[in-house]
Amino acid sequence: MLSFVVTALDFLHNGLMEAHGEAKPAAPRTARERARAELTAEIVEAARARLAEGGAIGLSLRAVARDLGMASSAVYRYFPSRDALITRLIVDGYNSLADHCESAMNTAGTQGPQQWDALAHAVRGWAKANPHEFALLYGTPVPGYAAPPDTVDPATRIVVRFVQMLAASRPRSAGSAERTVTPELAAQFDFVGETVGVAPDDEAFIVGTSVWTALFGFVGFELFGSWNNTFEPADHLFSAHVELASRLLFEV
Amino acid sequence: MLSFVVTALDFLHNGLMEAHGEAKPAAPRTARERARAELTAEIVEAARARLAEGGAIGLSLRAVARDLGMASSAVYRYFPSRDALITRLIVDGYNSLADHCESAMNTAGTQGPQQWDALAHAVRGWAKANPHEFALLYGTPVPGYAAPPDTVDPATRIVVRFVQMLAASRPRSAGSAERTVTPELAAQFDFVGETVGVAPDDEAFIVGTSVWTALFGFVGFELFGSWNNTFEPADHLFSAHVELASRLLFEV
DNA sequence: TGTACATCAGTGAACGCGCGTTCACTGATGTAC
DNA sequence: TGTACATCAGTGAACGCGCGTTCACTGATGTAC
Repeated sequence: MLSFVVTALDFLHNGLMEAHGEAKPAAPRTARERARAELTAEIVEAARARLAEGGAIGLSLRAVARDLGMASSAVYRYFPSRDALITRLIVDGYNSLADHCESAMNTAGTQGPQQWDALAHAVRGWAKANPHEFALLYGTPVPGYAAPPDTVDPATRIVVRFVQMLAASRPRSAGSAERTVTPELAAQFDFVGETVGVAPDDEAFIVGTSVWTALFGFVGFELFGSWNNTFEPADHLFSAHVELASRLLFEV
Repeated sequence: MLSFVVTALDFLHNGLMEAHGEAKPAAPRTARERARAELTAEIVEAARARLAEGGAIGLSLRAVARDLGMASSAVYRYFPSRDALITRLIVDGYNSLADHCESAMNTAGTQGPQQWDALAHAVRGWAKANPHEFALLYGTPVPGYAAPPDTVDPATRIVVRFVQMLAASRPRSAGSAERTVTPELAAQFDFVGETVGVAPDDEAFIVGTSVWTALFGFVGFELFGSWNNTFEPADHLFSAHVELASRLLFEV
């Protein structure tokens, strides 16, 4: 998020990142650096393609190296381990989804219902176009793989956007001492709100999280085959769900 | 479903099943048959335990055989392939979940809201108690594994119960020529209704499927770690969601 | 009840495969003087 | 601008591992007479 600021602060940012061990060179100048950047991208691309067959678990360094026509050991010049490659795919996936959704929302206008409609269809559209990446992000976790903290921020981007939308539509009324949820839940809502920097109404939070789980639950059902033979295709049902959600979110 | 009828027709049923290659002997009498039944159960149990580590993909015949102290080739006397073992785990999983939910609903009474409350909490409770089985049933499909038709009926049991509840609460009004959804969606609703043998109202169908996806989406999020650091524990949020769903389902 | 034969459970070795990762190496590219 | 050295990319072989499945075999259990 705030990518325009990051661009302006690129130099400082990269300096900090390198200090943390994340090599992300600003601009490759030497031939070596250019070649390195290109091959890294090619490896990631080949891995993404591999994902399409065998899923996240079938993703093997050797297969990726084979597809690129290089020795399997060469990949280790670019990624220290298989897990690092997976992490990269996860980060890229979250960013790809967030980019897709944000641009859809931005062209949809500033009205809440329109933004929601755009967001929901963008999530589903992206997931259907990239089913294995969706599974990597929101499906069964890869056994033995522990997501590093680097994945948190990209994963949060889309949620932040949604919570902002919630708050814009139904902010908590001023001077609200009384809450409508249990103290434990209120504290969790507050934490999320503070992290994002907004404060939606309690009811909006409940409806919002419910609608959010329904959205991802729907897409998961559709991709993982949970309603084969019933809602195939699921387009009309999905639209009905989005409409229902819209009523819940915006017609208080 | 219709297990009482099946029980009455057990003899015929098993005869038919055997004709289809599904060996399910009625009552083991000889020592060999008893031993076979026991060992089959032990293999399934060991496989279920294996599931807990490594997930569905990590499940290997060799590991199961190792845990039981037998040669890996011996397992082939009981299951013709690894996929057959997985199928068995899936079928057992669906049945286990359905049993758990049905008994919870049956003790909850006949009122819709009570039944829904029991069902929702039963689904989540079962999933938290059996996270890897949940992942096997509703998570990312196992790559290379194609679920045979045998898994359909067990998978349907719990859905049938839910749709029956929907219909009992909000049946389609008699003489209903006019539908409130697109023809395509109406046809899909009709197909589901006819399969189950009931006819819920169109709006009930929309709300019901939405609530259903929200329920499984919620549990998926919780088990797969999608809202680590936010709703941990998620008990209060879940209860709020169940309440919201109850209002949508029963307060028309 | 006893014997001869058929059926079945379980063994251990083997086939052929793929995997992640390491390591010593070569040759090319970059850099300091 | 030219040379000497350091850095890095990529190779191919190897280690050690696990997997699903097959197969000829042995010994125990069941069955027909």
